Amino acid sequence: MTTEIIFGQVLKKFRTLSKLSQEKLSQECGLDRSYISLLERGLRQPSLTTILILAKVLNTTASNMVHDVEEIINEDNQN
Amino acid sequence: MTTEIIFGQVLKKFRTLSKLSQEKLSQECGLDRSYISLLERGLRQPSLTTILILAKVLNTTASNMVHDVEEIINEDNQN
DNA sequence: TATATTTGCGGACTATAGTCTGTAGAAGCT
DNA sequence: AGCTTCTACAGACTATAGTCCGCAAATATA
Repeated sequence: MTTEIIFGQVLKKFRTLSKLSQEKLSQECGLDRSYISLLERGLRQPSLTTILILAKVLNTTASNMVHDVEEIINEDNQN
Repeated sequence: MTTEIIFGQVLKKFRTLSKLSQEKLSQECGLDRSYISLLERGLRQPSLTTILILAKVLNTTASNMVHDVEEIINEDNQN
């Protein structure tokens, strides 16, 4: 499990929780829709500012999203 | 205050707290020394995996570092 | 079943993350 | 003062973040 894949999972979780489509999300955060798709599929990893922007639109914090990522990494390291 | 500048401050804080030189830090996390310098001076922003790598060497978590960044952003938005 | 919405995915592109190498100057130590 | 360690900074480079089109297929909704 790469961090790209894990972040993709976390992003998708928060987005569906916010009941936003990839397109709506991309519009509200000023990022490209195809890039949101790449992120969710684990084909790109975000920069810090991208995480901050996404978190704001998704009604959470960047540190919270990163914390979720780290939890999955730690779970993964058990096995 | 850009997020680059703010992250630079946070990185330098954790590095000096760990009593590591930029060179030692760069060696231990497999990043280039000149890049650490760029980060601390706010001339680059890190990707997610770079934050995770730095955090591990600096005996903290990525979410903790990002949390510090967000605190400074919020303080800054008061003014 | 039709159709509207959503997402995957392609290629080609620009901006920037991150490397590599070297030099000059700052700061600490004797 | 001299020596050592550390950091700023420059230039040139490679890898990848992020954009901008478009189209086909999946999924939801009427």
